[in-house]
Amino acid sequence: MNAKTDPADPPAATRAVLLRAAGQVFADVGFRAATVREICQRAGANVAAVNYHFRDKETLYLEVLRSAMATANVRYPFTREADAAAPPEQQLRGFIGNLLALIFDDGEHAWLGRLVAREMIEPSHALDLMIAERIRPMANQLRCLIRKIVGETCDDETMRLCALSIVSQCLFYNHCRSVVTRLFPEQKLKLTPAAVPSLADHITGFSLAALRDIARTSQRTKSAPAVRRHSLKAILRKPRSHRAKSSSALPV
Amino acid sequence: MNAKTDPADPPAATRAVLLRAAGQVFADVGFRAATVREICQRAGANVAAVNYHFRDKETLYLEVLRSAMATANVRYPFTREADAAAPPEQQLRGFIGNLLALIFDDGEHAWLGRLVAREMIEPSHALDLMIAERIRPMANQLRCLIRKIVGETCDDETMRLCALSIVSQCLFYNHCRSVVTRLFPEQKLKLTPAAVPSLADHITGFSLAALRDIARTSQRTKSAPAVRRHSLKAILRKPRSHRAKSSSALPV
DNA sequence: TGACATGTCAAACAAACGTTTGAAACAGTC
DNA sequence: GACTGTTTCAAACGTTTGTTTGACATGTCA
Repeated sequence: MNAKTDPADPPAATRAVLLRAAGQVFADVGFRAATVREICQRAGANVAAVNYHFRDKETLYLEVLRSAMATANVRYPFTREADAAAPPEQQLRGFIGNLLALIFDDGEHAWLGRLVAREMIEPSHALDLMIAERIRPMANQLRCLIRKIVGETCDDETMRLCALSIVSQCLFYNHCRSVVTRLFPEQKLKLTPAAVPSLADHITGFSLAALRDIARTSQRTKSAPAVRRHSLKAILRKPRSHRAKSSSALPV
Repeated sequence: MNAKTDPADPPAATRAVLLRAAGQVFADVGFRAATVREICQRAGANVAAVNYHFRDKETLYLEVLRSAMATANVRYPFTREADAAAPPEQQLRGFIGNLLALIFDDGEHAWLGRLVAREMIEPSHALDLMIAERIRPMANQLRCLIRKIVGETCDDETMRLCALSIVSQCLFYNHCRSVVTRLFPEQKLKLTPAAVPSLADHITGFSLAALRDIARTSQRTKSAPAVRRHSLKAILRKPRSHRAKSSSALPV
């Protein structure tokens, strides 16, 4: 139980144990509610260990997120050399499955997704680090994938919105897991790692259908790509009494 | 400044002022990090006011969420009598726009969305109340809308996944707003109420394209609706060397 | 062995926390 | 005015917080 009593005790091992324990506690209750006493107790270390190995609680938090990003980048790399030659649709499937695999991790790194979710709702300086080190590279790769799928005629703004639509379907299970499990308690849709393949299939199919539709309409209105929104108007053309004056005039 | 000095002071007005102040503070820093001293200071009340009008800090939190749900249901009703006769596509556009309007509210009730986001990643007893009073009715209405759009041949599980795909694109801006603004700082995509119409147009168009595709494939495989996933396989059929043995064997 | 650096430990620190207390202010009724 | 119930107030309560302290244990090199 005590870190000192561990016979195979490499130097500065308590530092690593503290990092893991802190990651779990921070993910469980958040930065403010987490106490260094509980972190040290889980790590089997003294209360003063945090202030000795790290300067203070906040520095410990930053180090936790820094190491967490490094862990995510090696355990769940968002791109693979081997898939570079695969068709973009299959790469998109890999991208989505990889994102879901991190979110549904129920093993040693299950706390990672929860910690990221907290940081997004209540950003600290660590969020800039996360964005620079992982989120922005992921966004860039996703943009390249979408560009290959929708072609060159699609405007950048639409592409950006599509990228957000795709990742949102994945991150949803990271931020709203509690609601989904309560909304469908008896369902087959168990939010476990086993659900990743079928979920990835759905999100990929859902998104590819939308992307292919956008690719069609953007090719059709190639000369005036900014007015692609008219296609939505066409969809919403109604066979009944209410006639919308413009899409923006629809009930909001 | 002081609640007592307010001339037009109806009885139990401090209670209402406390509720509003508490909602903002809880949304800003979360339940644990929020202090009754700050809440009372913002409300212009004494420190003991919370324990007098409400029993304790936790009861105050529950009352805040209860009144917040009531506010959301009157300010952002997820369904309107007037739209009942409109085509389902237009109703879906209204549903999405309504959800986004709440999320992008930057007025008096801007704290509402943030409070809900916190409750989802760290659920308390209040989450059950939220689900029963608002989320489940919303989910039911969305299911009815999707059913009208995709037809009767689509299986329930696919429909559920589609509903989650649609709401996820909206809630994304509630949970990941900090990331989006940092990722595209100079962009036209400002996350303000003014962005709601165009964003709702995109999400509606994106989702309708996917739903219509699913409606087509589910009609085609009407006799065996459970194997709709094969359509994704067809999409992923690749012209190069790597041949996927099954969709689940794709890189995860 | 002695000196030194590195970790660990129990104990204590001041500050901030939610909550309680008893007096005071207020409004309405007789 | 005297009485009653409601609301507000400054002050204090005990607890928990992050952090510091000085002693102690351990390993290393001369």
